[in-house]
Amino acid sequence: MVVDTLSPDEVDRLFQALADGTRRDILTRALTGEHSVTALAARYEMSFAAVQKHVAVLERASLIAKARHGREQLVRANPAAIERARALLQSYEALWRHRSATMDAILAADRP
Amino acid sequence: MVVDTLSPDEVDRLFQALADGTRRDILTRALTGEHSVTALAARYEMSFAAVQKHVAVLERASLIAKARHGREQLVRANPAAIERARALLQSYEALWRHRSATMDAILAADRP
DNA sequence: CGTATCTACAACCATTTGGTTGCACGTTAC
DNA sequence: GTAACGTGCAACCAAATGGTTGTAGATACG
Repeated sequence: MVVDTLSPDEVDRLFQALADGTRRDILTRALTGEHSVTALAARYEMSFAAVQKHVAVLERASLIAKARHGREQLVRANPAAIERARALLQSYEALWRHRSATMDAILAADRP
Repeated sequence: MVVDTLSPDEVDRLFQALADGTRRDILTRALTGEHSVTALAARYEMSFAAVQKHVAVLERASLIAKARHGREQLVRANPAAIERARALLQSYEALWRHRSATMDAILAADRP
């Protein structure tokens, strides 16, 4: 509920990570189960390194986390980050409904 | 109904547009009132052309719309686009909850 | 042991992004 | 009519992005 203090950079990384179809697809798979990086990479036409970079972007945005399991790195989603993004958008809508300036979780995030 | 037909490209543009602090700031201003492009540009350090480009990015993402009013172009927010993005994130969370429910069911089935 | 597998990362390349300046054009004001 | 204003757009530039190949370090397997 509380849109806790997300720095503008964190918000940037969140939405930036979501602005790519391959990354959204990886996120979907991570939401429904755990997969190793190679298992994920096998699903796409691009190279393993490319998928690895996408996973890194999602990780920097805190949308996923990796857990070592032997020689594999298991990717699992972090629904809390998605919830933060959703709450942020919801606060934009609230801003619209109120149309008066005192409701600013986002402003707090954008103006430190 | 909720996750209506948004093409991947449209989703890309949506999140891409949101992945910049200046654009989010412009969006909040547009949500709370109408402003001309020059009025918006006056708020930021960057050049008018730079702000104009940000406005164009928001417009391509359907997050705002412009309406000519004499020689000015008035910028107003389109909350429906924000709602689409929010619903999209919510569907991701639903995916997660479904997975959790499935795992609960499996665990319950495993219990003797 | 040696070998195959999984991951990480560097170097490189093409395209996009976010910024600049300058110019053109329609509209308003004097 | 001329001057000022608001906008759109092109050309340019540095940095970031999304992809590639290649190399190297751990870890599992036969």
